[in-house]
Amino acid sequence: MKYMPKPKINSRSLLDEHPYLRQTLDLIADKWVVAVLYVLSHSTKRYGELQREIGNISQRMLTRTLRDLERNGLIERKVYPVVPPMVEYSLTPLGLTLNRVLKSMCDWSTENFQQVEIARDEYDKVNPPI
Amino acid sequence: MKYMPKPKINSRSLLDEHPYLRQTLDLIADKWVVAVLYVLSHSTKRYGELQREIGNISQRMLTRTLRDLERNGLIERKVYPVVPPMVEYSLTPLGLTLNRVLKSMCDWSTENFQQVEIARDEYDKVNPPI
DNA sequence: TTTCATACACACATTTGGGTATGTATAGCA
DNA sequence: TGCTATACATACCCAAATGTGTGTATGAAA
Repeated sequence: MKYMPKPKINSRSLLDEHPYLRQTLDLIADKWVVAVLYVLSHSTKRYGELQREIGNISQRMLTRTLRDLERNGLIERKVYPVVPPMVEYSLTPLGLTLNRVLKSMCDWSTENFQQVEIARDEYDKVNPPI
Repeated sequence: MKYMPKPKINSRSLLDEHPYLRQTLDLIADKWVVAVLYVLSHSTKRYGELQREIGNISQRMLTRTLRDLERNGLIERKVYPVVPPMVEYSLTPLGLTLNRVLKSMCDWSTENFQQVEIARDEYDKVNPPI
């Protein structure tokens, strides 16, 4: 067969047609970020509650993720001056606008993830892992 | 103010109410994965086209991401036996089911990302970076 | 015969992610 | 006089993620 190059029209970046998409990916295309937002989408939570409900997140990652989300205006942090300390986290109105995205992701997981497992098994049968 | 602990009912993991959500996050809550899926959601693309349209992805990451997506059954890889090589990538029917999620993310970015920038500036004004 | 094009693989270096361990402050309880 | 509970901060360290640079195969065009 002969080499037939394809004309390189339309080689401008699709991602840049939506100028904020790239930055949005940097923002929320992250495992811990989605997990935290998802839990908070149900109700206000304290730090320890978040940690328990996410289950396998370390303090460090939880703290960092919460700080980032606060900085980006997606969650609010409310500190009560008590001893021992008490801090409550909740979604801001801006954070609430992400619920659509979270829900569609969640729905997809229940509807389609099993097919992913099937595909994996098949792939590994053909391309056996080393 | 006195310390008033909150009763710890309902401390079972919310994330585990949707048993596949956690694994779905491991799968698609990733910058490069979303970028590749997004570009492929428009049409079949060759390797080089993907690289150009994503813009700042290295070969290594593009190749790895494509392999992962293929293994998970989300994209198809079609090799043409020509010289120099030609490979086409496209979404599988399963991959197509992610379009809802991709679209909601994309919509969110255009509708709300500017508020994120505002929140950041404000946060940095109050908590000046070191 | 030299260069180019394409889609990688692979080795190496570096950056980042993320775990663990420890510190802080203080009221209340034993 | 400790010890506990809470929500972190901070520092240290290892492992994983990712970038960079180079190599490969082979026909065609210059």
